[in-house]
Amino acid sequence: MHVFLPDGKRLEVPENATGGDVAAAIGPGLARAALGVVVDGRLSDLLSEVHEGANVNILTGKDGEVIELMRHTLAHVMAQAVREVFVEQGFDARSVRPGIGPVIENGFYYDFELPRTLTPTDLEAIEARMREIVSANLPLMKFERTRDEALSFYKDQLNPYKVELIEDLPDGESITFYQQGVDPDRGFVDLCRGPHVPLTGTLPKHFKLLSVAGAYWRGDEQRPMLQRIYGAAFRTEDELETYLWQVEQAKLRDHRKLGRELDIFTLDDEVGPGLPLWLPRGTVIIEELEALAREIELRSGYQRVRSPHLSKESLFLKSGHLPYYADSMYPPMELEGIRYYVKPMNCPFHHKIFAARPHSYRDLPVRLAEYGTCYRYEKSGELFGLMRVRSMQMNDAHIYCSEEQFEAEFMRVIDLYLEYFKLFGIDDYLMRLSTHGKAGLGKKYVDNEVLWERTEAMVRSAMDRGGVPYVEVADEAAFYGPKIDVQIKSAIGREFTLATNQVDFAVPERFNLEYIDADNKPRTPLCIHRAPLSTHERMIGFLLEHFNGDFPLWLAPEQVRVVPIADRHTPYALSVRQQLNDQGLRSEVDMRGERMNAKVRDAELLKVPYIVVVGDREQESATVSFRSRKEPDRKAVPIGEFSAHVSKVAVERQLDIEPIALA
RNA sequence: GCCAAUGUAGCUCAGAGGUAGAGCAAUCGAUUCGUAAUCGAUAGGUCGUCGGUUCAAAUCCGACCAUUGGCUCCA
Repeated sequence: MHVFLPDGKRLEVPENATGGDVAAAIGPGLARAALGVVVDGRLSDLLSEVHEGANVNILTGKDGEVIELMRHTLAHVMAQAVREVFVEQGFDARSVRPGIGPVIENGFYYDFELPRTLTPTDLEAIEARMREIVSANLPLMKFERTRDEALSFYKDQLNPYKVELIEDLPDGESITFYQQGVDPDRGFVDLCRGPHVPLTGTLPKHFKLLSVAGAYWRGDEQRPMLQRIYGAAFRTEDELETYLWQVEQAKLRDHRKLGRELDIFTLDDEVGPGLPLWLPRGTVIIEELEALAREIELRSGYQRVRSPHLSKESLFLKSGHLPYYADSMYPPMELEGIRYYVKPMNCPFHHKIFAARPHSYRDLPVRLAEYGTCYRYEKSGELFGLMRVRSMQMNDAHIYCSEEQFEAEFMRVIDLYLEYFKLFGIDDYLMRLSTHGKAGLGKKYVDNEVLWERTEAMVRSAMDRGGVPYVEVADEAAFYGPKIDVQIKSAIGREFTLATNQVDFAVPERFNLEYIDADNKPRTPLCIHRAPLSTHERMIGFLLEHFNGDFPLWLAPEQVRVVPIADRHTPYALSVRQQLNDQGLRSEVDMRGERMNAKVRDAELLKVPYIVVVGDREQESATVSFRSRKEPDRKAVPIGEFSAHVSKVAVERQLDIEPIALA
């Protein structure tokens, strides 16, 4: 048979040739350097056969893709090391039961059922053993087994996980194994579809086991919890060091750390988990966000409403929340025989507000906005600083519209997201369209397939026409309709949903919402739930990390810090502050008996955007000297000019400070 | 919720059966200083909570609470 090389050359190779055979046919030097192969654009390994007429590209250590193979093989090496370490401690080899061990973004992991829990010291021992296995330069072999052979192999090993994996393989799929080491009793054999490097000696030394964590078998909390070991691996020392450094740097941006250092929020044991307290500086930020949203919504035809924090059980039964969301709601309180729930969402109230007055088609769309605080009983392990809390202020609104208006309204909401994102300089995000899954109809989702299909088509069409890029994920919709989420990553790499925009074609009907159409017939409106600024908790958590605490002027809790050089300058400093306050700016004077240097430093640590220094010279000339992120040392700027400039930057919500032009 | 680790002063951390420590922050005093830490003094803690072991527990054991890292879920 023959294959084609990247230069188009045709190469004759024996029947059933592997990637390794192809490399050998090209030349002995390449055969020695080869680590993997790309066959018809797909990553494969030297142990796997290539097919007749394949386009083959041999990979060596110079090719970036080989790290995939290396990470995968390292996962197997780790499994071998874990088994050897446990056997050495007197455990039966069969008590170490590997689950799955895939490649991930910066390395790999492997899940195991083990006879005891792992400790950090175990990681050191396992890593040391891994290095020995790498040094031993064990060859890897690939072989195929029948389903029965494969099953009996793992039944002998007492490994139910691999048995389950094999049972789930579709008929006709070949069942392949990789073995490292010639003697399977001393090496390691694993069910695996590959690909792998040919020798453990080709693996880089630049790996590090990072952590142990519990992980449910197949991610299902009903199933056993295995122990997962995470490792990072790179081709070069530099890459590994850079990665570990980035992890450290990311920790410095963590909103929980910044929130404490900048006096933004606090969590108190006696108040309760996931119930943040907003300190004065944090409250400023929330209120600036609210002011922004109010302003924009006023321009966009929204009306503000208000609703209570709790209601009778019947409201949530009607909305459908209780059957679907009871687990994440605070339990009811009973008064005079009636059960009340604290609200997990504002929508039922807004539906009731819509229903409180008759509506004509001429009124639509009706847009009701409220930054209502909701309470959800998130599972304890899921709480995370401000990003995942139990009390949250939703940047909420519900838009009631006709089907004809839907697409335009939906796009207006998407445009709103984009307007906000531009204002905050957010450009690293992913829009995700979540659609229903057929299997969930009647359980996870409202049972009306026709409506689902129709609404999903409307959303797709709105997104396509607006030219907004998005990815589609099946089976992740809300129970009442499809949704668009905006996904972002926190500083430490955790993913969160920021904005959300959900279509609701089901609940308005349950609430008998209607408007009188032009033909004098009642019709049910569609409802769009939207939260472009997410919850204010999460938004601020995100913004803290996004700006690393260096907020744009309009959001900065304190905009100008005035530093008098000596006590005799305090009255002038106070008068400067007064002039700034009169312009609507947030300013404080540092009157401590500290040296100016210390005051400047403390203001820098609090990331105050403008630090004004006043002494004799400023006092005599009614000027200020200051520093900002863009201007390290500006001298003698007339006070009026300074305050006018700063308030302009704040009022216009400029993302960056712009230096004051020289007069 | 599950698995694991952690919990000492406002913050960052040391102490590992025998009278609770440091730096920063705070308070007081001195200093009045020109762009990232002035000097000195003082005060501050039932060592997460409750129980157990012990002559003696921050330290050992147990339960609970909280936080952190994951799993799962979501704004």
